[in-house]
Amino acid sequence: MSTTNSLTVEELGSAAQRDRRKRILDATYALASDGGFDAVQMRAVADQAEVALGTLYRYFPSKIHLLVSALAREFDRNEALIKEMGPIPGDTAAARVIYIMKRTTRGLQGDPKLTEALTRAFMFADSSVAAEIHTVGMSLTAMLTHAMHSGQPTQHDEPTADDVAIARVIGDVWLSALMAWVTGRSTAAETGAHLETAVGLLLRD
Amino acid sequence: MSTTNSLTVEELGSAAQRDRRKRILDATYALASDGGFDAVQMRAVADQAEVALGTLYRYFPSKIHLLVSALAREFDRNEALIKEMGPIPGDTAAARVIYIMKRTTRGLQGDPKLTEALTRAFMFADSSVAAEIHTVGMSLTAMLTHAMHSGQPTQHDEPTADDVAIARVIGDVWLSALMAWVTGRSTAAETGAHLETAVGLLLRD
DNA sequence: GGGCAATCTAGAACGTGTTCCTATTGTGGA
DNA sequence: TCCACAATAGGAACACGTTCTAGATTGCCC
Repeated sequence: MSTTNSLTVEELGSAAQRDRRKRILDATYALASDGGFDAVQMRAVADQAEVALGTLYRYFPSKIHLLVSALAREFDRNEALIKEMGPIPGDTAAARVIYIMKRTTRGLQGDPKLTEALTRAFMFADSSVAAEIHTVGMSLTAMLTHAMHSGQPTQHDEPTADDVAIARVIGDVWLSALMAWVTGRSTAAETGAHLETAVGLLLRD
Repeated sequence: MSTTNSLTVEELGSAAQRDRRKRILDATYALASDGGFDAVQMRAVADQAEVALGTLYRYFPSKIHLLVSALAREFDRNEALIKEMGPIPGDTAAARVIYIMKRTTRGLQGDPKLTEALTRAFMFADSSVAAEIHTVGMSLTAMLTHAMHSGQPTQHDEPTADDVAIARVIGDVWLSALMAWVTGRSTAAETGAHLETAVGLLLRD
């Protein structure tokens, strides 16, 4: 069922193809990191990845798919980093969640242009990007519920429905805050404070 | 200080100019309502408003400014409607907030294409649209704090910092939910449920 | 090794947002 | 009234996302 979705790693048979995909995402990163959303121009990505424009469109059917896929890869990596980090510091769920959010946010704020590009793409995505968006959403929710339970006796349990609901709300706030920061409507400090407030309101144990 | 912002009503001297501005926003509405974001094409807006393309760009420096300004006008009207409605039904702050949100959401969902156009523009906006975005954000926050206090003895008071923080979080969730609905990633029912959950978590009095 | 289907390259072409230019129209002050 | 001058009309031109076409290359099966 090859739909209008981006080609995932699994769907790519040959090593050459996986390498092409990697080169494309790497080029996307480099351009986004340099000049943000506007600098990620499809011709420029194709050039830098040493791939024809048509090939780029075969792998990622639009600029938005491309950027959201790049975001998904970033989230995957972040998730792996956190998992191998062991138990998350913090005595309460709120403290652990804030720790993780700040850590992730700081990482993003260290590369503002890249973050601007990825966030705007995520926000602008329409239903054709649903699959990629869903991937990112799941990563984020998983990261948050993991933080809530990390080091707790019940850690092995599945998160409850309530946990997931809270995680989703926090995710929403985080995205909005990121958005406000990316568009210059709030400072990094305000973003952090707003997040902390929200988590405090939601996770008072 | 004529910057790169949209021309507001106040900045427009003559009646003819105010009328042009109105015609432009009306055309934007009509096109958005018919075909959504993609149908709001600058040449089409200019044609329908009986205005030259250059004039359109003099009034609104980009498609995003145009759509966000349309959204701001819609919020203004909504705010006026709610104010003349008198006290908001509901015994608790949570109930009143949910009432208002559902009412507003229902209004938006009644015109999906228009909502899609306005929401996507809002989400895609960059820092050059900060002024217009800020207007919308203030409207939304004001509406929510108004709902929290409506009919209460302390109604005349300014909202507390906590109120504003909560209102902002609810606003964030609302935007995310709207976004998910607009992009076909969730149904109207899910949107409503998610909102209710969030409000319930935030306003347990 | 030869043939065939899929993939890739190179680049032209198209649509829409945005900019720019020139002629025309409207407007406020001498 | 007439003159500067800003605002508008009309439309060409440009940029970038996206699509399409024609030929070269690759990979696989016999």
